[in-house]
Order: sequence, then C-alpha cells, then structure tokens
Amino acid sequence: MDTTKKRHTDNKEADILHAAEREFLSKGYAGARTTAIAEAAGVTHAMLHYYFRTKEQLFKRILDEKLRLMGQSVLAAFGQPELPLMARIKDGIERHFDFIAANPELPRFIVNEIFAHPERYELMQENIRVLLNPLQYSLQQELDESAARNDTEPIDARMLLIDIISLNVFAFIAFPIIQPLLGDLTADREHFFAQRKQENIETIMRRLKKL
Amino acid sequence: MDTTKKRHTDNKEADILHAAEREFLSKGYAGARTTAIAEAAGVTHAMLHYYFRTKEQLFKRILDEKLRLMGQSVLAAFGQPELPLMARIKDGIERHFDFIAANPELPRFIVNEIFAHPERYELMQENIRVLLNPLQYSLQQELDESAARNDTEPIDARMLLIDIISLNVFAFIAFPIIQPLLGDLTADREHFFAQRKQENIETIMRRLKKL
DNA sequence: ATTATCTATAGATCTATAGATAATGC
DNA sequence: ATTATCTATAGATCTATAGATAATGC
Repeated sequence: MDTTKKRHTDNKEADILHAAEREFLSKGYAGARTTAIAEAAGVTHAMLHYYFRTKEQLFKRILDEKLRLMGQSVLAAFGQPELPLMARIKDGIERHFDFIAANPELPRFIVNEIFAHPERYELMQENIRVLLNPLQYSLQQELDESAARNDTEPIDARMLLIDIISLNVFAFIAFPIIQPLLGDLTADREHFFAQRKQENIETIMRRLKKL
Repeated sequence: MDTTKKRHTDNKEADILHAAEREFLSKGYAGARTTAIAEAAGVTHAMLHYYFRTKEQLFKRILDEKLRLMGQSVLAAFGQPELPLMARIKDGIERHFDFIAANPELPRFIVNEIFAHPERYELMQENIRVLLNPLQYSLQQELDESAARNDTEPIDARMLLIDIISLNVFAFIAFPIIQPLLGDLTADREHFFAQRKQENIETIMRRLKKL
C-alpha cells in the first residue's frame, strides 16, 4: 500500500520506533497519539504496548536517543584537535550548523520536552556532562593561551559555545515565524540557510578577533 | 481559598483568559486542559464554553495577543529614533533582551504553536509585517549610510535582526538544558543572564565594527 | 514452550452541549 | 427579557490490557 515514506521492514519493533520518532518529533509528547504511531508503523495498536509497555516508555527511548545525539553533535563538531584554534572554531560552527540543518526538528523537540518535564532530563544530564566537560576545558585552555599570546580576545568558552549554538539553532527553530515576514530573503530556503551559515561564522570570528 | 496567585476578579471572562494564558503558555495547546483552566479560573467548566465556545477559540485569543506582543516588542526595542545608529542598536538589544527576560515563556510558546499549526499564523502575518517593515527599511537605510561613511561594516538589516534575536532568545529557551551542564555559571540565574546580555551586546557591536 | 500478533473492550479523560436555574437590567 | 451560571451527561478519543490465536524455535 504505502510504499512512499515508511516502507516497513520485517522488524516491527524497529518500525514502531521509527514511526514513534516521527510522531513525537513533529507533535511532541502531549500531541502524539499511540494510535497514529501504530497506524504509521503498519502494526496493530496492541503491538506498541507489547514491545514498549507504555507511551511514556516508548517516548523515553526516543528522547534519550535524541539527547545523546544532540550532545555528540557538539562534541563531534569541535573535536578536530589537529587544527589551529580559529580554524577549529570555524570548522566547528560549520559542522554544528550542518548537523542542525540535517535535523531541524531536533532542538525544538528537546527544548520543549525538557521544559514540559524536567525530570525526564535528570538521568541523561550526567552522561552529557561527562561528554561535554572535556571539550569545554580543552577549548578554554586553548582560548586562554591564544588570548595570552594576544592572538584573540579573552572569552569564557561556555559563553562562546552558547553564542554559536544560539546563532546556529535559532533560525531553524524560528523559520516558520520569520519566513512569511521575510518573503524574498527566505524564498530560497537553501540559499537563506547558506547565508545564515556564513553570517554566523562571520559573527563569531569577529567576536574573537583581537581589535 | 486560593489568595495566592490568581486572585479572581469579579470578571469571570477575564479570569478565564488569565488562567488560559498560564495553562497554554506552560503546556501548549495539546497539553493544555480546559478543565484545568476552568479550575484555575475558579469557574465551572461550562462557563469556559459559554464565553469562548471552544478550546480552539480561547486558544486563538491568547496566541494572537502574544504574537502581537512579540512583534511590538521588537518594534519598541529599536524604535528610538533620536539616538545615533550604534547607540540605538545597543539600546535595542538591551530593551529586547529585557522584554524576553520578563516573558521567558513567550518565544517557546509562539514557535511551537506556529510550527504545530502554521495556518494559525496566516491571519496575523500581515499585521506583523506591516508593523515590522518600516523598522526594517529605516534600519537598513541607516546601516547603509553608516557603511557608506565607513563607520560600520555593511550588513543586511534582516540578518542583523536575526542575529540579535537569536542571541537574546536562545539562552532563555534552552536554559533548562544548559543549566545542569553549566552548574556554576548558571547557579545565580540573574547573574548569568546579566552576563549573557553583555555578551550579546559585545558580539553584535563587534559584528558591526569597522575593522 | 515461547514469542508475536490480533480482536475486543475496559477505563479514564476531555471537549462540548442541553437544559434548568439564578442574577441582572430595563 | 437577557445574561450568567450550574448540574448532568453525551460523545469522542486515547491509553492500556485481557484473552485468544498464530508463528517460531527447539
């Protein structure tokens, strides 16, 4: 029947997970329907509870996976130790931007669900901290050394990362709002985001530049 | 009974609107319950439908008001025509930041509900465009003149506004995510956001500075 | 024997309305 | 007479499970 998007495998558990991901990412926990997930997965509704027991447990599987993915994306983006500092940061901005561009629903999903239920986040916090702390410290050390050499402006590595993530993420999150307001600028979606990427690099490079 | 947060007025319609705002802003449309709104407003559930007919209509009242408020906040922030360009932009960043700080739930709410149902946005689009277009054009003109005098770097006004809004909004949206990761930095919430405000001003001023 | 799947339905909400009653404004 | 309010309930979902049946692996 539906050979279009979600061609079902012979693995119903995987089909359910895949359908659940799409449903939860687009509708959020409260808006998602287990019946819709079952239908999209091409299984009867009872199967969903057979494999995952409850809606909450199925959701937790998806959320945890996405949290880990989000943390790793930051790590992967900036973990190019062979490059000199400024090139490494520029490269990191691009990699992180590309990751968000490939997963534009992710930030909204995570931000919302953690806001709605902060307790869902508790178990993952430590994992993500362990993942990101080394990056934070090594980046801070490099920034300090570079500033000591008068190559760049001194800055807190955490503030720099928030700057980068803010610039990279927000345009994707807010696109449905700004698109109708900026018709011509956003008419070509690809081109608009290519411009945003360059703008973000330029903004951060200037933030670090010694004047 | 509950003299704490939502002391009810003698105006039940206003009480319902007030309770609906809190419920919708914190839970979103899908997560909000009309029974919870009625209870918080101290009215019987049927009154909600008497005044607003449906959940959707009540929601639309809140969403439209918030959309208008969000648009006006940008206009109000940057509409200080007596100041020279750079001072005006710096002042605008601060005003806009303070508005978000006073309404930290607003961006998430708007962004989510428009994403979930873009059609809800259609009627308001034109209003907001009319509101913001003059700002965009006058700002662009000033930026062009300033760049022509070699005082600042040339930039598209829309890109600059996206930069500012990204930086100002994202830390509030993502606070529940980053707080546990940056324990010491975010321990004092007020202080953290005061730092963010200065960081955003610095970043944008440097973006515009002629090197 | 165990695992996977289906049908049918319980039980819990949630939105919405019908219809009666009380309050209010001429 | 009109507007505001309450009680009671219809009707629609939605999650979850019970229990039967089919498929699978030794």
